Amino acid sequence: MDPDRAYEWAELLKAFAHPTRLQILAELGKGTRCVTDMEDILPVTQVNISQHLTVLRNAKLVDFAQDGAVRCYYLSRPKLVEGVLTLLSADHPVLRKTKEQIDREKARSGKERVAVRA
Amino acid sequence: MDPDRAYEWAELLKAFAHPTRLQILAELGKGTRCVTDMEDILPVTQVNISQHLTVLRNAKLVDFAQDGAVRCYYLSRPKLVEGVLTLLSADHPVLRKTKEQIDREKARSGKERVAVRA
DNA sequence: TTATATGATTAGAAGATTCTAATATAAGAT
DNA sequence: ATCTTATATTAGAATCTTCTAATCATATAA
Repeated sequence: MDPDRAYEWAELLKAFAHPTRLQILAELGKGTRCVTDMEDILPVTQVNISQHLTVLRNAKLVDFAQDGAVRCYYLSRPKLVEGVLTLLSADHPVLRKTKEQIDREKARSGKERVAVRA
Repeated sequence: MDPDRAYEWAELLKAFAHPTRLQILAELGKGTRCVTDMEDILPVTQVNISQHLTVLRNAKLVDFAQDGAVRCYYLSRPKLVEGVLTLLSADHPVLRKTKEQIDREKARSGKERVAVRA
């Protein structure tokens, strides 16, 4: 993976990587919400929600449309956000491999390579 | 989203959210690697690689099998890791909505709800 | 058993993130 | 005009993360 892409992706993932921000994203997955809607749901201050929304906005994960004094926030990349949340909610059993399994895997991929050549 | 889950997922995403760790994960996606293999690829010190591997290990994203003095690292949740990398590499155009679009969306979902009741 | 290779740990400085308190801004209501 | 409602900004303390330097541990080779 090239380092620029790694850096860029890490920045994006950092925006996801906070409990409050994940909850905001999940809520916006259900539909447009304004800041006071989120205040009703999340146990954090208005100021803090605004700050997290700024982080999400900088990451281009959310944006808003102004409606009078109210800002209607929405997901600007819903497929990305929903994809991440779906992946996280799936069950991913933790594998364990022995040295022997790894050796066998290497042997197998070696054979395949030979087979392709032959 | 319940707060415990949000916290847990945020912890997991933090493990992903570093350029060097993403590069390690991408490399392990290609197959088992030991620490010196990674030293050859990444422009960081052995110590730093070990530290990042510890973070990844604590997040249960990688594990290793010992082979003499060498540790063969592998992805312990390859579907999860590859899923995240695949999502990130896909193109996700950034949407923009006007207040009017949002109003129309709300009207539509309202109608749907009424239709179900009728 | 001494040397070499592989990899981990620890301490601490530097930097980034997060939260709170105070304040600001802008729209709509009175 | 003033008040209220909705939301953002700023400053700074507290905390967390990351990197470097030094050191340790273990396995194998000489």
